Formats: sequence, C-alpha cells, structure tokens
Amino acid sequence: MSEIKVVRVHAGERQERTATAGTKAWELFADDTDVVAARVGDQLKDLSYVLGDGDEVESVAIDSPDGRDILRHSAAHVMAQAVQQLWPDARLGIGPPVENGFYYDFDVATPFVPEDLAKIETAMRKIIKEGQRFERRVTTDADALDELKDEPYKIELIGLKGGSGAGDAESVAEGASVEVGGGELTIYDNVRRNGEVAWSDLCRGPHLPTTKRIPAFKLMRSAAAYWRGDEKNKQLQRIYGTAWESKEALEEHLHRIEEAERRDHRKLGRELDLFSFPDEIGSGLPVFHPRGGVIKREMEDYVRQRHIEEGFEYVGTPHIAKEPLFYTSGHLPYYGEGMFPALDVDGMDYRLKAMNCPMHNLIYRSRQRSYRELPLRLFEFGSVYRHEKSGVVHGLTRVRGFAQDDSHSYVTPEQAPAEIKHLLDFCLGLFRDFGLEDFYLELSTRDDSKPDKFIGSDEDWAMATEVLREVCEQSGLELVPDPGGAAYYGPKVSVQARDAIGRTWQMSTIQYDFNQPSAERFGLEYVAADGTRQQPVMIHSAKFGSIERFIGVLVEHYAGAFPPWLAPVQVQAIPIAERHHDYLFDIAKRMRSQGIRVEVDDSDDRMQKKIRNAQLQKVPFMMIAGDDDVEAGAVSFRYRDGRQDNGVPVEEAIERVRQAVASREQV
RNA sequence: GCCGCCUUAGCUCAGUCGGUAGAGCGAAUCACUCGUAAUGAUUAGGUCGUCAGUUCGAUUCUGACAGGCGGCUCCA
Repeated sequence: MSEIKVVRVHAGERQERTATAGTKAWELFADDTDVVAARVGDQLKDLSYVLGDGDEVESVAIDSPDGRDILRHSAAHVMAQAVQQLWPDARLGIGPPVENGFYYDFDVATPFVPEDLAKIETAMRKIIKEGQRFERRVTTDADALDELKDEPYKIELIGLKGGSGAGDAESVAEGASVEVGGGELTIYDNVRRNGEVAWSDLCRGPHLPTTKRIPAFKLMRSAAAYWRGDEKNKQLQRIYGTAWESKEALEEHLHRIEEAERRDHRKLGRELDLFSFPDEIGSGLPVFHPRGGVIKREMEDYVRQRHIEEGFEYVGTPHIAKEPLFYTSGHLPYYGEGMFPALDVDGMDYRLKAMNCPMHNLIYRSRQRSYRELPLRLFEFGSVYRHEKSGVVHGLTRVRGFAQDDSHSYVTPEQAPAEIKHLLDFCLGLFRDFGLEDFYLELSTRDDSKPDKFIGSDEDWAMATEVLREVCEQSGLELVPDPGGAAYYGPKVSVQARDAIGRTWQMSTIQYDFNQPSAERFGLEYVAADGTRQQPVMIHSAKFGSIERFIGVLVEHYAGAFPPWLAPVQVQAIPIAERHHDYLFDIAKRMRSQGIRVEVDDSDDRMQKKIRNAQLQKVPFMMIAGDDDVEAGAVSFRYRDGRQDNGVPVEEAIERVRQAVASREQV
C-alpha cells in the first residue's frame, strides 16, 4: 500500500507524518474528542475526509469559532429533520449558523407556536441520541434536481447557483452559501446505525461526525422571514436555536441573554423614571421625565460645548418646510417613504424634515461665501421626524422623532480628507468621554446594481468612496465593508460602538456629499483665491447619530448606574433618624450651591429601607448621617457596590462629590 | 409594511370553562425614629387597550383599530 506525507497541526503544534493512502482526517486526531472537523489548506473538511499527499491538516475544535459554526450548522440539520418528521409537508428553506446560534427556514401551512418548539426539541433529542452519521455525498445538478423535486426552494438555489460558480452563492441569499457554496454540489445524508438513511439535505458542509456530538442546544423562538431576504417574496417560518460545546457554555449564553434583559433601557427607563412612550402621543415618540431630562441636558450641554471647541457654529432651524425644498435636496423622491406625509397649509404642502442638511444648505447660501471661511461648520441638535415602518420602532433606539447632533462641514475638495479625519477623531474622543472604548468602522458604499437609488456620477462616487476609505484605513480601526448601505447622495462611514456586554450599535455617521452642493441641487458656491466660483463639498456628520438612541445605549452600557456627572441624582442623603434631618438639609443646601444634585430622604421609612431605595435607584453617592457623624461634623458615604466610607468631614465630602462630577469619572 | 404572540390597579403578574375581578410592590394616612438592601397597621385605586359584532348577559368569544414584544425588510 502506498504511503503519503501529511502535516498534522494540533494544539499549536506542527508534525510531519507518514500515513497510508486512504487514511481519514479523524485518524490524525483520534486522541482528542473535542476535534470535530479538519482544516485542509484553507478549506474546512469533515473528519471523514480522505487525506491527500502533502496535505496540511489542522484540527478544528468544537469550541473554536469554526467548530461552533459546524456544531450549529449540524444542529440546524437535526432541527430540520425533526420538523419534517413532525410536519411532513414542511418544505425547506435555508439553515445556516449565525452568531451565537443557527436558524432554519420552513414553508409550512400554519406558523409555529411556542408549544411546537417544545415538540421539536423533544424530537431533536431523540435524533441526537440515535447517533446518526452525517455522510457527505457528491452529486450533480441533474441528480440533485431529481432527488429534491419536492423541495422547491432547494431547487431554486441550485438553479440560481448554476453556471455562475460558487463565488457568489452568498448573493443568492444571505446564508445560502452553506447550501450550495464551494464548487461541487453535495448532499448530506443522516444515516442511522443500521445503515438506513433517516434524512438528507442539500448542503456544502462540513458537519459533525454524528448527531451525538451535539452536547447542548436550545430552540429560542420562531418568527417569519422573507425567502431570500426580499420583502416581495413569500414569508417562511424561521426557527432560531442555539447550540454550544457544553451544557455550561449554553448556560453561560442564556445567562448573558438574561444580563442583557436586565439592562434593557426600556425596563430601566421605567424603573428609574427616565422616559416613557405615551400611547396618546404616538408610537416611537418618547417623552423625557425630569430624571431622564437631566441625563439628556448634561450630555447635550457637553456635546454642544465640545462642538464649539472643535470649530463648529451652533445654528437653529425649523422642524417643517415647504415640500419643494425636499425636491431640491433630493429627499423626495429618494427618501420619500421615510418621511411623514405632507400637511396641507393653505394649499401648500409642508413636510416634517427627516434630515437637517437642506436647512443648513440654505444658511450657507444666505450670502456669498469665500474660500477664507472654509471649512465652515454648522451644527445643531436638529429635530427630525421619520415615518418608520410600524414593525421597526423599538424603545429609544428606533424612534419616529429624534434629535440629531447634526453638523455639516463645507469644505474645498482639497480640505475634505483632513476634515473627515478631524470629524472621525472628534467622534471617537466623544465616545471615550462617555465611557465607550471599543469601536469599529463600517464603510457603506453604493450598490451599483441599483442606480435608481443613488444620485451623482460614477466617477464622483468612486472618488468620494476612496477619500473615506483612506481616512478609515489611517485610523487603524477595524473596517467592515457595507456594500449598498450608502445614503442616496454619497458614501458614508459609520462608527459602531460596542457596549459593556459586547453588543454593537451604530452611532456616528460621516458622509461625503458632492451632490447637494451641485448646481442642479442647491448650487452652493464659494469664491476661490483666484476669484473664480467653485463648488464646495459638504460633509455630513452626526456624532451620536440620535440623542435618543445614544441615551438608550448609555442606559444599557451603564446598566442604569451612571457616573456622577450624568446621574439624575448624584447624592442621596439618608438620615439615621428624624433628628438628623436638619443636619443633612444644611449639607444638601451647601452642595446644591455648588451645582450638585442632592436629595434628602426625609420619608418615615427606616434607614435600611432608604438605603435599599437609593440602591435600586442606582444613586452614586449615598450620604448617611447619624449621631456619630453629627458630633464629628462628618458624613458617611455608601457606594453602589456596598463599599463604605465613614466619618468623612463635611468639607471633604462636598469636595469629593464635586471632584467626581468634574472629572466625569465612574465611582 | 409583513408574520407570530401579547394588552387585567402606577409597576410585576394571578384569575374568570361568558354572570363586571385578586395578590405583591408602589401610593396615601397613622404609629414607630431605628447605623448600611424591605417596621407594622389602615385606606384608596381597575367602565379588564379602544370601537363594533355575537349573546338574556362580554374583561372572557369574533372582527377592526391602537399600543407593545420577538423576528423579517428597513435604519440614526
């Protein structure tokens, strides 16, 4: 029997090995039961892969990112088998792994209800227990079309993939590459121990060796999803699940979800009396209560001050305008469906503005501009209204009326790169001031296949995109492409911030706009040094995007436990007994004169209860005073983590709070 | 906008197989004045999301609408 040479890579170690021809990948890693697949070159393979001469074979552990994807993909297959077992008429869509889990789409007569998920889970457990082997089988388009004649969606995938090669399987539908990517067409059979084929699915793989290797899974929810992600297509029923390398890992994941729910800004907003969404006003239209108003005002004051320091000029513009303005800007018709319907005022249609740029352009155009004025930076907290679809409104993070910390920098084309860099640095600095340290950038470009959604020439788009890309790359931050995500008037870079529990939120956007200033639109000009009239470039930027969204993100980031400078109540004074009220009222008065937000709890609750209340309200400083403190001219601090600091002289106590607020530190 | 689920006191939630409802927390009042996460008692508070329909009778069944939740599509 002939011999082959392979390189085995496992646990960071490389070994050259000699094996007999026909050796399978699993034989290299038989000693490690955590290995679920192999990476040969840059391709992931099943453990049943037959080694070739010269292959470099690396083990893929179940708890690695690739290993988890394989585990979840296999779990999706098991789920689909269970569903077709329970509902034989269910037709298969696609079923890829996703972040933290997997899903599978089904065309079924009636949508799944929660009780169905329990039934499916039970059937899945049975399949897992059976230890069915995942067996890979190469097929041809013709054979697959015949074998899958009852699976219309799979047939559609095969047809779409046909001829165009594997490279763009992902463009067929998100997740479709797991079915038909990778060049040759393959089917995976789930084979019982007695050799009987229990179930089969069109799939690229790879998969776990057997269903028994799924250590822990849970079905999470069902929901509808459009076939191939297009709202013109039929809705399929999607079931989401999660699967992990161990019961413990699954528990941890479920715990993280609970943690996120505990931090939910909608829940905390109610509990901390920050804001609400009165039905009487309308969906997606929040009101800020006094305590939420403090946070909003503090952050706005700071952001306004920082803009002015960075060379912006604060302006003010109305919420509505006559409709023709939005034809000039291009919002109608390019952004028309995002705008509220027109209001008829004495026969003239008015619109609530969805963006501030048209108004700022009119300020620019109010008189002749010189190159000496550029960059000209106009900024405001502009209230905008967007007619969001009813299903997308979500707490403060997706609303129908909000304030943008919106600015427009008018620059010469030569100044544009430096201005974009300036704006990006400014954004990142602001985030850090608010305790967000972890970001990445997303570059949204034009979708060339939909020219009717974008204005301007190809050359201008290419140039603008290149300018943004260069600045992004210079920043050294991670850059994620977002094809097709550009605004209708130009490409944009957005800053995505990660919060305290790792979720990401789109915050800033910086957009390069050569369209609105053009002669066909606003006809903006400046007089250049040589006396000629030139067209400026405008750069849109919103640092927090939406004040409302940012407050929602902050609430979740801090889990409601704000640093003192943002805390609605900075000091909660708690008397031990009624006879200490006046002592604390006096100290509170002195604190207030220094701008500190302090309240004295003079209710007739017991002091333990007062501490509990202050704790639940997440007040940073609890300031307690009883006989000992009064006698010593001191107070006792208790912090949110239970830390105590007793007998602090009054002067020092006031200074300590003042200092914590001024430095914007967390306590 | 689409699919599914949901809407009972300020909040969290029971409950009524169709005969107009309860708890805990919170609130108010009274007593207690207490050293680091819940003192006790009393009282008030709901046309059961809105509007129609079925019914002798609807909070309960049906429909429409509004609002919410989870997704899809979209997005700051």
